[in-house]
Amino acid sequence: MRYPAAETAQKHTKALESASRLFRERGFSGASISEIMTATGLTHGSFYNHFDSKEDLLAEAFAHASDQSLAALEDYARSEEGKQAMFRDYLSPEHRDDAGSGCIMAALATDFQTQPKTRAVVTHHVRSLIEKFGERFPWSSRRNKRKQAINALTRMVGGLILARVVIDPELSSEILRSSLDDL
Amino acid sequence: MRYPAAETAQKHTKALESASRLFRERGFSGASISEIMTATGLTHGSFYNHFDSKEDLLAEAFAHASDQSLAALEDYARSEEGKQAMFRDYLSPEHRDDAGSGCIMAALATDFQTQPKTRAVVTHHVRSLIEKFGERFPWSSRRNKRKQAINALTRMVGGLILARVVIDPELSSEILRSSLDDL
DNA sequence: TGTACATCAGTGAACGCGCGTTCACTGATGTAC
DNA sequence: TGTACATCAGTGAACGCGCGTTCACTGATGTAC
Repeated sequence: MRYPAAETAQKHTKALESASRLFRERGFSGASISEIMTATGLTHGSFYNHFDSKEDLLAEAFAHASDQSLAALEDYARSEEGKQAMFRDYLSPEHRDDAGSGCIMAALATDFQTQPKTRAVVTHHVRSLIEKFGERFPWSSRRNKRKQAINALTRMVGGLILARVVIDPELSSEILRSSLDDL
Repeated sequence: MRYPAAETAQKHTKALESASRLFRERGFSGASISEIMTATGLTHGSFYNHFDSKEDLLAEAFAHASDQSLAALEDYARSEEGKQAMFRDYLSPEHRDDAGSGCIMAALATDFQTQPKTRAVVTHHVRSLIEKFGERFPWSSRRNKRKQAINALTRMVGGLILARVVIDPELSSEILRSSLDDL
């Protein structure tokens, strides 16, 4: 049966949030459409009323998570302290252990390689992150701030990914601490 | 029919090489057992004469690639020049565009998350890499060489992964150059 | 050294399952008049 | 404002496909004597 337009929009958003959480937790192929729709409170049959394909869902869920993470950057003060706080949160054991609500880049990086539609959205997100980093936070040299922003980003992502892949808790913590120390 | 033991061992190694190449190119779930065995010159039916499961193959293929990449480190001179050459090769456009024969960590990082057996092998590899980096190459401070080795590793992996995920060639090159500049 | 037989890698058909996707149907919503 | 009807989100069964895995069979290899 037909539903009020406002309810439908809410369900759509909820589907995006279930999807981006489950994709981050289990990877793109590890989370099925059925699981995602069940987590949304619906059955799998209504999926195609909201999205054209699973790949389209990935692109849209990424864009949604991207908006949220750029908005979250606003919570950090425009100062050296704010920048350090962001690094500490990103390279924290809590973030490492909670991929489902964490950075979608670090969680799905290698899944994007074969998804052209999503890579375009990811590219836009990376570009926005670099610009926002460069503008928002103080860097040691004005001329090099873009380069420093890029390098901070690659080190955060690389550090988190390596800390997650390593199964030994001590080595994992060492990687987090080490990455953080040098930022 | 039965085959000479030496031939069987060769086929086993060839299967590991097909697997690690195809996994790196298309991801763990993107490369099927049939494809891998066909690339090895066999049919899918003989797979289980060599491996217990697809997950076991991943762990064994990773270990094989790990040995190769640690051996490849020996080709770089024990000097600042050798270290820089390694960084340049790793963060080169050629490496970015040829995942199939490149770093298996960067290509499969997020696929490992849900594979406990493989994560153990990956952990051992990361530990070896850190140790080898620290010992083999000169670092600015003797006390901090382990930390510097870890940070070099995370930046290489993070830089390569981000350069690969971004679809715009200019931004991708900028990420590679930027990562390299600061190492 | 020769013979008899157990071993086992490889083949290709088959199995069972879960996945992404489609579809006929339902019935409240939204719209045209 | 009331009525008639088109719209469309949701349901659950069904489809088709490819996947990982199993299996009966083959026949040269390796081994026991």
